[in-house]
Amino acid sequence: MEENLVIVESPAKAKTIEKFLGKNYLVKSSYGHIRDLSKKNLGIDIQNNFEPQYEISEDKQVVVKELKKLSKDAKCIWLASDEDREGEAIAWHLSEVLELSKEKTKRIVFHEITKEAITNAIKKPRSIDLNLVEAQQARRLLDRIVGFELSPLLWKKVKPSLSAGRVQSVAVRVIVEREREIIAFQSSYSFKVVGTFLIKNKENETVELKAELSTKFATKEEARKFLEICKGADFKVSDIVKKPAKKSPSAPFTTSTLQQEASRKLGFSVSQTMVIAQRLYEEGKITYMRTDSVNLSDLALNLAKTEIISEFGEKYSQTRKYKTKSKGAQEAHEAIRPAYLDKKTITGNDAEKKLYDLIYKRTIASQMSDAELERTQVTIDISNSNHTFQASGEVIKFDGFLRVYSESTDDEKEESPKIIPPLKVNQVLDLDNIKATQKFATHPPRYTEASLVRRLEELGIGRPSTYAPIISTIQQRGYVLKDNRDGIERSYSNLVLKNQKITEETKKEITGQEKSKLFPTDIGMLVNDYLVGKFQSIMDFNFTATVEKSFDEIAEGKMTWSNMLDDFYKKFHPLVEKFMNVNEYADGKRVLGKDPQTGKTILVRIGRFGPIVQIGEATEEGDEKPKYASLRKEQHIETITLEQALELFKLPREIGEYESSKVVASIGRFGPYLLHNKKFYTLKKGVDDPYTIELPRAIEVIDEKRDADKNKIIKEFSEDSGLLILNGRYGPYISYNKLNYKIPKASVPANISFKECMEIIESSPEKKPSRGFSRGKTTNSPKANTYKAKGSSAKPKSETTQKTKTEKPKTSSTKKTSSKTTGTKKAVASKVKKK
DNA sequence: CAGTGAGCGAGCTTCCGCTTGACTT
Repeated sequence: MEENLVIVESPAKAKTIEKFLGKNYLVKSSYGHIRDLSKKNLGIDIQNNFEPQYEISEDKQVVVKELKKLSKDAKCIWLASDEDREGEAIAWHLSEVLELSKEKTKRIVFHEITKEAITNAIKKPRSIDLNLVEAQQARRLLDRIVGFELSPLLWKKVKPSLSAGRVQSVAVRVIVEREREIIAFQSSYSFKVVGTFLIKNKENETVELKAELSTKFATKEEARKFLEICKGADFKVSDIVKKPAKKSPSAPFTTSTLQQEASRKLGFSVSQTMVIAQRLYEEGKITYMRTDSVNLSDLALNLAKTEIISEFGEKYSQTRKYKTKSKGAQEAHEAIRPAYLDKKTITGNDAEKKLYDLIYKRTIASQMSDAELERTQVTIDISNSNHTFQASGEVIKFDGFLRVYSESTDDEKEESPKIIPPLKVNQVLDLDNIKATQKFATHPPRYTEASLVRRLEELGIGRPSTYAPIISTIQQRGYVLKDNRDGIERSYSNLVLKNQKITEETKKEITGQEKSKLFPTDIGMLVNDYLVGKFQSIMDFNFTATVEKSFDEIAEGKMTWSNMLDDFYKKFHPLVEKFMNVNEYADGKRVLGKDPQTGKTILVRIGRFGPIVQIGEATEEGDEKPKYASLRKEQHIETITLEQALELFKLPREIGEYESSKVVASIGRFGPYLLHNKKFYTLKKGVDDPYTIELPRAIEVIDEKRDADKNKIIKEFSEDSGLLILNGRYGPYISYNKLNYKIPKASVPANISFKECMEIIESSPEKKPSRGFSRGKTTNSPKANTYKAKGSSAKPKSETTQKTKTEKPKTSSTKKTSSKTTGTKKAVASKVKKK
């Protein structure tokens, strides 16, 4: 039995601290919060002064039980959770749940995991700060009230299973508003003029000097006029200005800056970065990865200094302390840095090495000297014009931190600074050519995951531990889609003056290309507009900042938590009640115009399965049912035109009969197809067009596919038509009722018997049936429970009450996973038995 | 892997912040 029990939040932290503290201390972890509001209902007794109903979470039962037992035996319990609102609350919940007496409980905090920091903390214990705990509670309850009152409103007025919340709804708003800016953006252009001059350098070689004209021209005519003037002109250097400049390194990484840089430099998604960083942390290679602090421990500062001096010399070292500037930072940890600064590289997979390298360089660079530069600005006069050319260049005099690391920017087309060849004032320059290029203004950029994180951090919304989950939530709800766009070709013109002759050329460029950008969906825009219109204060970008001020006052003892909540609730709840009872549904309906053929109204709206156009309304005169058509993937309620809508009704198109069944052409989720006798035949892009294809060609397509399918089947079974051995993209496989199974390497595909197939199916790992129907991508969900498809796909519960002997390779100890997934497995197994 | 736009209508969905596994291809 140990005398001292120390409880921290993370098991990896526990391991390190235990080493520092020695034998008399047992260090355990709570794995974050151990209690939360009841999930079944609101979890708050509003009438009873907002009394919270806390429950020990299902997955924390085991930990709590263990901690309870250990704390009974220990003489002293040290609660060492983080020194911030959440950490204080964790400590308090622990003391409540473990029924710790005041006498044997001590609260300690440290901001860095070093031996010194921890032994110092042990010397200065305090008691739990109840004000801070109440501030956390207010935060928790407010979030619950907002989330659990707004979401049901959306279920009723928009669509089931939607969600809203203080953080996620504002995140969606950021993206929706950017999209609207882009939609409203009017592309304009101007002509940028660049002169190329030929200059002899010291070695007497001819080098080019490019200089840009100080003005841009609005029209081609103006640009041409200018070039005409230049025809006989002289070009003379009128001014050379040299200025020293400095560049300083960026601060060490926080969660958000790490996510941004890993995205720009390594192309990692936000969640990828976090998964890799977690692994590095668990292996003791970096410090904690969820932090908003830029602070480095003295130990780290000293190590960095030693390392820099031995590697680059004294001149390169400059010890710096950084201050956090982001809103609402709580600074419970250090910045993200290598645990051991003398380790330049690590073992691990490629991604781990790359991320570590990034962290290592950023940390080291942050402790290095400024880079010293010399910027040169050259002005070139034109003999018969008042315009001037400007050339600027940059020379690095001393590289300083740039030797190790330079931060990337989101701006893709940044030109690297040029070196200016030696020039003298009044020197006359030899003109090679002048080029006037048509440049189009670009719309504001769409957000990437990482730039959204940066924006949220600026707004003080969300915390390091939630940035990645926020991004996956708004995608899972279907508010936002991470997507690529091909871009379209656009032509632009160039005027070139060379050898006293002006020529015009038309060139092509691809514009509007997007990769892994966040696009709002129709439902995202709809929900956003609904909430912005009705709950302005919560949807305000400053809402979080405002309530944070109140939480701070609660933490300082200047405000009572329940009063704060009461004030909020009194204003908020009646609004929810009002809109709940008003008979109005939000379907984003927009009238496009009249159908030229029937004169009926054409409108777009959100339907059960996504956005649709329809001709006629149920309420309109006439007895016919409205005609419907789904919008295509890249069309939106907000932007579709009447012409585009009419186009949609041309499909599905009946093109004739074959083998006494109808042949129909249309476009589905995966592009154009033919439907014949309940079978689908894909129409290849660029080969066949569903709008124009005729019967003879359609028959060809069908026959071709049949031929291919014949070769696909290796073996059929008379015992069960649902069972097939097929030849697929990756070689032969077994298909049984639409689920696929691997064939063991030893067997010959054509010789496998029915019995053997069934054995393979039964012994293979569980399958999730692929689901259909939703128009968006099937979510790439990190959480398993998002796979509960509604309505369609597998129906595990209803038909699988009978028990079957399904051997699982591992005896699963965790209840949760088995109950969740065995349903589908049993469904397969029970069907086997019936036969 | 793909069409639908209704239907009886029970019972379900949901928040933000702390943490780590448990799965699968």
